[in-house]
Amino acid sequence: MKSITIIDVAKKAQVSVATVSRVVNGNYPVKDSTRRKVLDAIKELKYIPNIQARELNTQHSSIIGIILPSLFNTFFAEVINGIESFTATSGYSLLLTYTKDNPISEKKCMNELLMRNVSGIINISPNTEKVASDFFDQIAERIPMVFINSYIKRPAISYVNNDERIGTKIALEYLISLGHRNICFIRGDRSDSYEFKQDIYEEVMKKLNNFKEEYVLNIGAGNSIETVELAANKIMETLKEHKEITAIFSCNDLMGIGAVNGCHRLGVNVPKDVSIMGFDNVFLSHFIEPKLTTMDQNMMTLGWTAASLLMEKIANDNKTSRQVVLQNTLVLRDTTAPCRDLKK
Amino acid sequence: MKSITIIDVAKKAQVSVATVSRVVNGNYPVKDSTRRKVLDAIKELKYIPNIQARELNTQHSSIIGIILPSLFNTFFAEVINGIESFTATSGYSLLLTYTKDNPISEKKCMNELLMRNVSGIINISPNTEKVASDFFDQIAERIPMVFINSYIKRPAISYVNNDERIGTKIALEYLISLGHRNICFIRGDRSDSYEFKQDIYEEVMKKLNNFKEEYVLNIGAGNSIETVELAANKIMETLKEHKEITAIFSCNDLMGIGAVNGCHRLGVNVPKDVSIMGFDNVFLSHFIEPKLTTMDQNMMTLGWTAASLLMEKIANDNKTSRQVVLQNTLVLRDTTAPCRDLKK
DNA sequence: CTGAAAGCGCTAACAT
DNA sequence: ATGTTAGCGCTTTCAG
Repeated sequence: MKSITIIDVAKKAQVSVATVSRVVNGNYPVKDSTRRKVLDAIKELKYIPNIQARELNTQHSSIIGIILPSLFNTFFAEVINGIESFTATSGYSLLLTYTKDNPISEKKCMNELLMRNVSGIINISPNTEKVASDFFDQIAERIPMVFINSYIKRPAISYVNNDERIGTKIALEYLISLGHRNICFIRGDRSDSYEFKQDIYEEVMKKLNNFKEEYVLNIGAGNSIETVELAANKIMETLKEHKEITAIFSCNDLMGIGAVNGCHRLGVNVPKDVSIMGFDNVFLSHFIEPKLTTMDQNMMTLGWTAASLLMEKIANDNKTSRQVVLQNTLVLRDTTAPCRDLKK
Repeated sequence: MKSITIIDVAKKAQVSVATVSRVVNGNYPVKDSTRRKVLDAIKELKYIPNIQARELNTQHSSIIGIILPSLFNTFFAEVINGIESFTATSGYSLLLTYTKDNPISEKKCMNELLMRNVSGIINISPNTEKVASDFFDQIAERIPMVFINSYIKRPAISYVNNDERIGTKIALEYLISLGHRNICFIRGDRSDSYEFKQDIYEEVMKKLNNFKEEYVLNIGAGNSIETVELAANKIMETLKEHKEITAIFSCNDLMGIGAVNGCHRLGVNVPKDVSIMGFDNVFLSHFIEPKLTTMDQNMMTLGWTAASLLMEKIANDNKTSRQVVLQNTLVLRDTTAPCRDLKK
């Protein structure tokens, strides 16, 4: 099982290891005939360079670590796609770690990445408590980091955010413009983005003089395989008790889909009886029936921008940080309609 | 930016590097008071061990490489979840690479993993041509590999497969039992699993004396963000020309959902006019309306088993290979019904 | 253009 | 129980 090393190649080609290294990396002049000998030896021995050794030596890794809460919400897949679209040609590869929406696991992920000496870290939708603590602060000094959709600012970190606050406001105001007053709010645990959406929700509802604690529904896991079901159940429960509710704002599309299903099971018509607003515009929001009205987060751009900010940080030796804010756009589809009460 | 090494810790704690290594790894006895000194130094300096150096030394990495075609089909996310459920406690972490359904990129992924000295590789739904060639053969000798849902057998590789052939047969026979005769078949490019499903399809249809080339629909990208749309378009096109078609078999749920949408746009009622059968039982197949009838592949078990086979291989120094076959089960939901022609 | 050799950070004999 | 030291495979001065 002994693997082929640069020494084997050097012997076979009858040159020094330095020369082999040079032809492998193409960073120093090598005579053509020599190069050929080396290349032949490499091919014959099926030599594969050991990146760990190389990177140990150069003190630099070509991996970008990505931390994401889950793979079940394709939101993340779409963001990663954006990241990849930027890094594809850059020689970096992506090490994905995922936290399963669990803060302890998120810490483990960070450590894992640090030990592996990644060149930088992109954290998608980081955990609130952790950001609030200075957990990331120390790390950000050592290693370039960019956060996607995180709202507590740290000087050493770069950010790309959708302005989810404004997005939330627009969404809510749209519902209100349709005549809805009794709007409930579905969220999950712990992510920053839920907190900020909820702030806006409270603000808007209080202005309407209609904020009620019972309308804030926390389903726990917001990005898991069970999210849709959790949301459906919560909505059924809530709608039974609060028949006055005519609209639902969901913090992400998975919850929105759950809400749609919950209504269906209750025999409640969407959008005639109840309007439902999603958030994200995940690709599957077109596919469900009725198609989900939602806020587009443009995940591709989000990912692409994050990657570009990270590259910038890496290039600057982690000296500078920047913040980019993207705007959400409302995507009107089939789950929202004028409030039923208007007809009375 | 110089990072803290084991030497710094040793100096600070006034012990040798070996002692530091011992307390970090906990593999040799260390006096309590010494351990404390070292631990203090580690904490104070914020020392993080360099895994690359460790693994270079031990000639063993704690990474399992995973190759998957895409993240857009949550099939893969669900399989990874299964893998993770096995490895969570084992100290291995997962390096995900994805091929975007592209054979060249798949080769790059393999190489990337090899250079990183991963302990083993799990390849989900590998590329046909590559498997048919002996590309993987040589690699499998050097490094433990397990394939999920691949059908060309190589002695050095372990396999977990759903018996998609039998699954396909059952699905098709179910459609036939509903009276369907004009059944079309949607597939994507290149994955083994499409080939084998198509073989069965041809066999079954020929037995019915009703095999027609035009009923085999290849939409290209089978796991991409566009898959649903591609399938929808293809179905619209096909149904316009072949009004006699009363049932559609789709190689995965994404295509099945696309087929449902295509029918809707055409004003074709599912399942009254046309029955649609999915494959996989991806979690979102419950959420669409009408809910998709499909073949469950039990992705969790698939992933879990793959991980266990890989661990077995690693433990055996890659000497033994095994094959595990899982059975699919038919999940009856709302997209299939008796053939409309029966009523005539 | 090429070779010799130091050293990246760590582990594991081998000594003591 | 602890220290000394030889590498792991590679890159990169420094000489030639």
